[in-house]
Amino acid sequence: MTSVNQPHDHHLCISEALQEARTLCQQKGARLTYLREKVLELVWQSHQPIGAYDILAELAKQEERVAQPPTVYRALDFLLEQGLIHRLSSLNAFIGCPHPGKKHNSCFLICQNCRVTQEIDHQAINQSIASCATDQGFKITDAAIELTGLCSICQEAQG
Amino acid sequence: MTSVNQPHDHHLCISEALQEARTLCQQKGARLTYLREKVLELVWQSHQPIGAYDILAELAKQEERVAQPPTVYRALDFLLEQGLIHRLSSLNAFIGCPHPGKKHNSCFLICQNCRVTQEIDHQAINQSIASCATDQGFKITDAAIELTGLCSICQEAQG
DNA sequence: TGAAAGATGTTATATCATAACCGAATCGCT
DNA sequence: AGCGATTCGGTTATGATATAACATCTTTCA
Ligand SMILES: [Zn+2]
Ligand SMILES: [Zn+2]
Ligand SMILES: [Zn+2]
Ligand SMILES: [Zn+2]
Repeated sequence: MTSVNQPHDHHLCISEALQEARTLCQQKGARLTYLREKVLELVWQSHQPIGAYDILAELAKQEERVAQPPTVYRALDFLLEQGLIHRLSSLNAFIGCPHPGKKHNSCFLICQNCRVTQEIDHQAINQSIASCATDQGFKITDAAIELTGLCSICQEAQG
Repeated sequence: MTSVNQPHDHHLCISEALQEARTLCQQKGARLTYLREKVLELVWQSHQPIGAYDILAELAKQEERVAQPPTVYRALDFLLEQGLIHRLSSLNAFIGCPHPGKKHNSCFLICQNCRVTQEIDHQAINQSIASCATDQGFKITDAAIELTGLCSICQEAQG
């Protein structure tokens, strides 16, 4: 199991993510239009979260027609609804989900140096969160767990 | 131990928070100016997170001189540095810390109905987060754990 | 083919946050 | 008390993120 902050063939990540998105959308009868797929591809450009306006800027470079913010936000909303991407509220940015279609809980490890962000579905965290909610009689509908720090590679590099 | 979403004498919460802030700032040689204390008091107006511009609006009502955004943000930055308040990135809002000065980890339970937000320092969560980080060789410097849902009272009310 | 629904274009604006510069208040020292 | 250094707050302008509202185009499907 190679991690997102290790060197790897990232084109494979992109093509797999896009293929999986096509399959999932077809199954659900959701319309993965050209624009939505393009935005998804841009989100997957790296394992670093990307902001809506950065996507907008990339679109401006790559497409003839210059898009406006609502265009990008609508595509992002669609991708969020389909579970193809996640939003990181601590960064106001978006990142591709590595296992869409599978029910999961997310915990994000965000490197403050290289910005590479890893999504983890960690059972102990899930259980402790659930027991915390139970303790308080709280019914969770959404959990944002975003851990910022230094990834293993950046720790080595920085001593 | 009465919870923040139970009826209680909230003036006591406010006065205790302000008193504790004065004590802590004095100990640390930090200057809790009139404005900073006023902003802290406004943050403590309720157990619901408050946005910077809502604070600004309250200041405009209560003070002669109308403040500008940087004034509020500077006060908030000070209060954050002193650990007197927390910022909830999923809401772009701020809430008073119920136990400043004590080292702790925070997990926030945010009711999406009444917006009352409870800060918890939950050992099982802390441990699972720590073990997740260890597993990944990740060194955490900051954790944002924000759980949104329905508090016990709002669950009852809504059936 | 044509009505309905859905997607995108377009304009404007709301909301959240900070840069940069300046004068006023406070502090530390003599 | 006097004075230089530092911190605080005022002010203006702008940057960054996100959405409302309405028009137009495209797809669906009866
Ligand atoms: Zn990759
Ligand atoms: Zn890193
Ligand atoms: Zn209270
Ligand atoms: Zn509630």
